[in-house]
Amino acid sequence: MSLQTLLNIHHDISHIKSSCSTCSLRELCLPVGLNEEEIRVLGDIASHKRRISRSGYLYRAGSKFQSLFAIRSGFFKTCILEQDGRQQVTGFHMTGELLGLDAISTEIHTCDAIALEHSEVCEIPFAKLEEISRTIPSLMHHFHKIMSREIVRDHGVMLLLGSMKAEERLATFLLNLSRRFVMRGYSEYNFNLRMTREEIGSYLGLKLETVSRAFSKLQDENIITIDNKHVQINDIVRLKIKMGNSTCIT
Amino acid sequence: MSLQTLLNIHHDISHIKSSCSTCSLRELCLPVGLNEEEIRVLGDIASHKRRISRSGYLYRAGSKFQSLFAIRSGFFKTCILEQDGRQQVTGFHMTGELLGLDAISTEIHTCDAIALEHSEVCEIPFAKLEEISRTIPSLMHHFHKIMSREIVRDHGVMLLLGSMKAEERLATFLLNLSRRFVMRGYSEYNFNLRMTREEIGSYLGLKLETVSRAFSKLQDENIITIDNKHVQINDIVRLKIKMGNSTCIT
DNA sequence: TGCTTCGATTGATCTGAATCAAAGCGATTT
DNA sequence: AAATCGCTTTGATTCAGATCAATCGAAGCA
Repeated sequence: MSLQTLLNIHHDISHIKSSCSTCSLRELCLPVGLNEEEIRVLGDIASHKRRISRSGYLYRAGSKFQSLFAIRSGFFKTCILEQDGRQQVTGFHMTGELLGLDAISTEIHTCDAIALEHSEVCEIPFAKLEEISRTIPSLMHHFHKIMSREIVRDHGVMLLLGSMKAEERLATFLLNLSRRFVMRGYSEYNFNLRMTREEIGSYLGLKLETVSRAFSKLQDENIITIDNKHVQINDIVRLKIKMGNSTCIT
Repeated sequence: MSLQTLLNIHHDISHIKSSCSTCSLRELCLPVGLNEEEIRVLGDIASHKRRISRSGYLYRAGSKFQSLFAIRSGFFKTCILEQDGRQQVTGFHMTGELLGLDAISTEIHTCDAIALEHSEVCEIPFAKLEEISRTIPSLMHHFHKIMSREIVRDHGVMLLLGSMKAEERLATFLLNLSRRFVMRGYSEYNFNLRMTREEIGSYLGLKLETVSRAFSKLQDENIITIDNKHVQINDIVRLKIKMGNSTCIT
């Protein structure tokens, strides 16, 4: 697949929403189709909030699955530690998304969840969720939908990576992030990267040097621009999406 | 990760069960924890059977999601057709597994499901399943568990592939298949590959020549042996799993 | 202010997989 | 039996990405 083609596929990312810094439970739930009653009930059991500072663990691999977490603000990575000590990033999770799904079938967390910046989550005890779902069955149904959607979203991206080159992988990754930012109400093509080149590389199956080179190349080709060079893990990435033959803006 | 390490991880594949050629609904459901009543109810709505011959479509990408399919016998691949016409394999599915999950969040199938050999499936209309779940809520709950388990299983494998070399990818793939065969009651380390080198390569992000070379190398290293050479897509693969320093048998 | 640290960038070299090309085997057809 | 077809294997060459290595910029600290 040519990079051009790749970019064209995603040209539908074109509607801007206002910016928001923290995400209410309502904002998390409405797009999924929960009704007012369901949101109210959910609010009751999900009242407990936790703050995690940068590099802090939300949960660890091997620990018992007890809660799902709705990210109110911040950014997380999930990763597994391999036998040889290397850390493999399995996903990135942003404000407004659900965390903890890795354990849904095993009852045991299969990966670590680590904050990439100061973050705040809303804890949803799974036992309570199941309990309440006995009286409101649709609630669990909605949750399963959210869950499978998030799992499938990632899965789909990963599958396609197999046949791609470094530059295409990075572009796919950025477009995926972009789409998720837009969905959460952030501005269209400008966003901050909270993770390092190494973490991106781990996720995409590339080395950090290769990621860096791919970034440079995408800049040379005017596909992205990066402000604040060298501001570590805080680059502002501005995607210039090209449509057809013309170049459509930042 | 060294290949040796890789193989060690999976040394727990060590219990043999008897062989079975078709899988009853009961066999499919029991391991998941469904009780007799639930199985009976499920049997009522899942009575319709379909036979698909080699290369036949079970469903197509873009079609509306209506049913889940329990594979009673046979072997399927799921794949997506990219813009440029190339076919990307997204998964393999064997007797006793559930098919159709790709559409669970979108209501539209995202990939084609194609039989790799003459196969038989049991159709489970999703609408009926939802209807019945209203009176037996645990049923849908069980199903969601099966679904997330199957999705996560694949997802986990794919994520790890990123950092692996060709030989390791193939070994991981074979071990994954092996484990699934064992779970379904087939003998331990001997099984038939129903897919071509090209399909394996597509799934693993490798070219068919590379897959072929990796097979040869694994043979040279006595890690596998292949009988009936050149019997197309019908190789008998015998895995010799090595544990610790000693070599533990076929 | 200078020193250290962490991450990013860039260059040079090496290597594993893609690519191009040619046989090979088994099954099926004629 | 000969010819064809589909899939696999193997060899030679090329190239993308890994690896090794040096430098740099920004932030934090003594």
